[in-house]
Amino acid sequence: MTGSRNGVLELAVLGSLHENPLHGYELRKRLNTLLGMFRAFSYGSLYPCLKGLLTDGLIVEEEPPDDVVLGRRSKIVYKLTAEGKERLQELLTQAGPSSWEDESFGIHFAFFRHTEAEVRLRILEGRRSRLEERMENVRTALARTRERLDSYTLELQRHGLESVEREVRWLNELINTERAQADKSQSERDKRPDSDE
Amino acid sequence: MTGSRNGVLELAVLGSLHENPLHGYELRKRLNTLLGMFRAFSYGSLYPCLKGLLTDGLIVEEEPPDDVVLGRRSKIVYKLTAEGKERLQELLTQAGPSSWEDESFGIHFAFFRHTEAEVRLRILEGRRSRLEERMENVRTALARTRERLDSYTLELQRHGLESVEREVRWLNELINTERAQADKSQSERDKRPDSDE
DNA sequence: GAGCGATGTATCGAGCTGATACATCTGAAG
DNA sequence: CTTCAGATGTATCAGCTCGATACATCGCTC
Repeated sequence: MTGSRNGVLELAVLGSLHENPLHGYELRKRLNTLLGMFRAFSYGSLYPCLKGLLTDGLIVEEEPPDDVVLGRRSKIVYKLTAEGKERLQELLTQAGPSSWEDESFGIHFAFFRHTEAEVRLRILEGRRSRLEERMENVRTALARTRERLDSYTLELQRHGLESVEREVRWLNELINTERAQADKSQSERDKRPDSDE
Repeated sequence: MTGSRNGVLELAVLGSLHENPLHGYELRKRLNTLLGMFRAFSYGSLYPCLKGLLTDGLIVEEEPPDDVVLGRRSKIVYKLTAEGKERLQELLTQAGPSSWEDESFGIHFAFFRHTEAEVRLRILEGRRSRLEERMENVRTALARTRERLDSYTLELQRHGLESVEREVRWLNELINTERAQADKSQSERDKRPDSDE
């Protein structure tokens, strides 16, 4: 482990490259599409990250097919190595503050398809507590504030709180769905312990 | 103008100090309460900003009342100078990208009480176009994506888009309210051009 | 055959975050 | 009365990220 990279970015890159090899420009567009309204990565962080992953042997430059060998070297396509896949699995297994903070939750969620059900649940619940904790802080800070706030400030607070409450409800739905699925597949296993399909 | 400070932070600090003098710690808490769920400033940006404002003469350290003179020097209370107030007015008059981006919109909104009606409208409309533009980008990027996305990614997109749509509706309401008030006070002025009460 | 916008790699200065250090004040527990 | 914990308070730093910028190539049109 040479470089101590940004975690979030590392997951984003490894996760994207796992689906199929990409070059920098493409990678950036894809990530920013994937994350939609949540986040945008810049080259200033992407390229250093790729460089670090290269030196750590988690990714390699892909050889172009033989017939294009003629000195052309414009795109640099990266793909995962075995170590890279291992590292990705490791990252996908972690559920901790670094997976439910604002900047990172979106990435982790976007790769839920590759994440174990139990880890998914812990991340969703962690995110929910994080938001609830934040609301609690705001509410008590607000209550301690002596001076009345003007109507614009109040409206801003109200809107902010409402947005977060909505996200919590969204998380609740997701958590319920996850639990239902877990129960279902559990009882499937109970009913017919060794048949599949 | 010695330092080219961060604009947003500058507005935040000058605006807060305009309401009443504060010291660093208090200033930070107040700002983070004010902005609720939107933003949090750190000391690493606050103190350098205060330093810059000091050297530019926009704020000064307030003298403690005489009876506490005895060498005690723990708190450093800052207050606006005349130049600082002028600069604040200037910042409050500007409506531009720097007032409707994610990081800055909240601050500008929080000080709308001190902002002219016309500027308020332009900022709200600018914010709205910004969000609509972003949604447009995401939608076309999504349409261009060949490969179908898995259900988690889709759900993330859906949630993100919905959140932004909600914010646009919120902005619409605010804009309507502002317009109605502007019309009302306009017709007041028309009806009785020189009476006040 | 030249002009142009999209594609593509890469770097840099400015500025922010999160951590950390350190001092003081207050109140509660022993 | 002392001591200890936690809030208050000022301040800095390494590491990282953003936004701008530079520069080259590709494919397209006029």
